[in-house]
Amino acid sequence: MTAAEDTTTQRRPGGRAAKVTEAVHAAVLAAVAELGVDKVGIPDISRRAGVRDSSIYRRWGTRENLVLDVMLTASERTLPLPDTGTLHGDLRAFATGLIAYLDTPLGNGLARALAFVTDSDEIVAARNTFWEKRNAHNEVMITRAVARGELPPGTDARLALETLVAPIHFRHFLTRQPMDESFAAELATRVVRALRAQG
Amino acid sequence: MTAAEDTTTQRRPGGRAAKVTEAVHAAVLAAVAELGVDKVGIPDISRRAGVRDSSIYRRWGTRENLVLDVMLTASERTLPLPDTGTLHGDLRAFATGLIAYLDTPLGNGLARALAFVTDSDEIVAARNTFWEKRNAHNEVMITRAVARGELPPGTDARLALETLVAPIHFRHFLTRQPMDESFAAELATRVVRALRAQG
Amino acid sequence: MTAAEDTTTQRRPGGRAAKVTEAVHAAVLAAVAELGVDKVGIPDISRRAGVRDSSIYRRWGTRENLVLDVMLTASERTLPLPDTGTLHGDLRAFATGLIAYLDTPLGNGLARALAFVTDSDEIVAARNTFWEKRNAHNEVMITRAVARGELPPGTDARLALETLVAPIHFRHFLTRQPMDESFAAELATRVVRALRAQG
Amino acid sequence: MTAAEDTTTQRRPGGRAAKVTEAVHAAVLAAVAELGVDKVGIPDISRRAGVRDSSIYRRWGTRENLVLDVMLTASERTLPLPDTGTLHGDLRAFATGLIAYLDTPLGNGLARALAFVTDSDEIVAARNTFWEKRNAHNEVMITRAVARGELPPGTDARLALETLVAPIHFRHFLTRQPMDESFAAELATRVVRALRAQG
DNA sequence: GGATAAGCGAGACGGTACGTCTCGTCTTTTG
DNA sequence: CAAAAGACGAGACGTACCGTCTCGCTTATCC
Repeated sequence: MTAAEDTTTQRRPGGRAAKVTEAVHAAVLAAVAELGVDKVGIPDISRRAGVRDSSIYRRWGTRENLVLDVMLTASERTLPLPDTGTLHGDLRAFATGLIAYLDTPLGNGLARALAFVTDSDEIVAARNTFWEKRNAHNEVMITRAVARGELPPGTDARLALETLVAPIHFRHFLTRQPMDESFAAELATRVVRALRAQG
Repeated sequence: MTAAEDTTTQRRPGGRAAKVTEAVHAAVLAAVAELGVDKVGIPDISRRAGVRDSSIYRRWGTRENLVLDVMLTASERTLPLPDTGTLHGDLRAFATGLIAYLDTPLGNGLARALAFVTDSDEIVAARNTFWEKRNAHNEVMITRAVARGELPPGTDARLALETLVAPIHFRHFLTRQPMDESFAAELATRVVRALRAQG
Repeated sequence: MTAAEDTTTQRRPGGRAAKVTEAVHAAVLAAVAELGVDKVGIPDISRRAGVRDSSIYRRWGTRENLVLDVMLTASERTLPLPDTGTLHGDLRAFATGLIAYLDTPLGNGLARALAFVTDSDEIVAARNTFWEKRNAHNEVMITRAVARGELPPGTDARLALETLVAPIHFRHFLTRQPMDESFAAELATRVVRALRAQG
Repeated sequence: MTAAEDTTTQRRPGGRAAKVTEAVHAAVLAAVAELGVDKVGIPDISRRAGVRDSSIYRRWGTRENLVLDVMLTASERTLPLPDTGTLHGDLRAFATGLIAYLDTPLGNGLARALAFVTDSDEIVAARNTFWEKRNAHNEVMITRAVARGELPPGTDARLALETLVAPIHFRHFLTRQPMDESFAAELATRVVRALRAQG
């Protein structure tokens, strides 16, 4: 896990190294936004960052490593969790946010990066960690609903989230149908109904 | 729309031209199966097909056009529809079939191809046609359930199919969790329950 | 011997290929002349030739192969043989010519190339051919002297030539002492005396 | 200032500095022996010596400087001078020794280093000193022969040595013909005859 | 049935990305 | 404070791929 670890390793902030890291990260985001994840090449990045490609290769080895690193780092900043007071309101707001996010170069880039990386031990681990965090973060919506008595205790949060989120990604990746606010509402309704019917 | 027209155009079946077309199509499927859509290059295909790259370029122009063509052709072959006598049985069998299909190099390859291609007018049209056909084909499961009285008339078939299929693709693309028979059953249950609760 | 053979192969003279070959050959000679064999890189050559490096790599593979090819070709052009009427005059003129040649960027470059290349089967063969030709060409000076009765029949021509030429190369490579006309004369005298004393 | 200069210049044998110097010298010799002068890189050396490349650069600046330094230092140990009692015997033994030496990685390396360094003031000076010493050392063979009456007084020793040595280097660098004992004998004979004929 | 057009095999070439390697410099940390 | 540690800028090297082009030959069609 050399490359990933390297980038995780503290590189004494403020030094030259940190500067390069920053510049490259920003450049990747910009390039991904402009060209799309799969069209971005190291030259595009090195040009934008004002950093030699050799330095990028030294640090990240391959384009995949670089892109994934940037995407994962960028996705540390998860979507803000809505807190509207009702489960349906939360889910609907969350779905709306996700739809908007996937329309973003960053969101779209991250999703595609996740979907298209070649698997390796490091990547599998990174992906698992990523989803672990994300789920833990989003489960709060369900937890709160349980606390409010909207859902029975023992509701499977992950399952619920998956039911909400999967159709959005399905359309994003495969049918590419445009999604709007009403679709988000519709999804929220579906999920809430399914969870209630379960009890 | 040159390329699409070209391939649609009849090239006197049995001639040398047809032979090339066939060989290339087969080679693309094989290559996609083995390497993944985004890793397949013209050399991989020309080698397998025993056809010169120049011939491929002459005919399809770019790799994307070629992939599109193969997609179109492949979209003819849909998954066999189960007919178990109950909605739950059908959905469960269908889900199981889809999971198995996506585990196949070919199925995986085609799904990723669908998600991977850069949009263009032809591609959008092709994708829409693809889903149109596929949905029309699969809706039968729902229609039959309605006919059997398992579901109320007016049930939205596409929505139901999406609810079934989306989580499978979600896991396939994004989380890459392995899916088994019990997951298929679980999904079928979810969908049936949701559809019933709706009425 | 792929590369070398390729270049020997007739490439439809006048075609694009021939043009590239020519341009590259000329560029190599120019670059070697200016920078020295061991300092010349493919970029230097491709720039000068107006030919993409990829084309050079496709054709010759490595820098060494390219140098070898140029050497072979260049070995066709030998130094003009003097014909002054006397052995001493011939040798002296020849030595003067060689000294001048080695002072030339091209001459210097080729000599260093000869000394610089890493041995391989092809290179050994090429070098042997080179010296074979060159000796056969230069021996005429001795042969003529024998015919004139200046030297006894059976004189070892190669040995004589070596005695003349070796000190020039020795100074050129190792001591780098400047050589002038009088040194050439001195050498000629030494060789003639040695050959006479032998009889 | 004297003291400070001492530390910079004189590297007190036994100190850490001396240890680095030694390790690097040894590493260079080993690397040259294994890879050849022109293929040796700083990394090869630093790896072998267990010394950081930056330390090498700090001390020697460029690879050429380093290699030349090592080669010249190593060549302090000149070839042992034979003393057989006759001029022919001495020259023959000397030639044999030189041939063997050039077959050595060190000998070959030194010769090539001398032939391929880029000229600079220091290098020119170093080379001149080198040959000065070497000639002064080897001239003894001629001096002794004069003393013995084998050669007339006033014989040009350098010229004689050059005549002996040049063909060996010529073959070493340019024709790369293998040389054996009989060639050495042959050379000695040629030189003795030429020197005698001169009188 | 012979002329002719259409396409194929063969093979470069210009462009360009990739990833490895080396050189020599520069900065950061440590003894 | 000087040496060690460790990037970094610069750039060569060689491989692979994309898409274009040219040439000669073989088919399949058309007069």
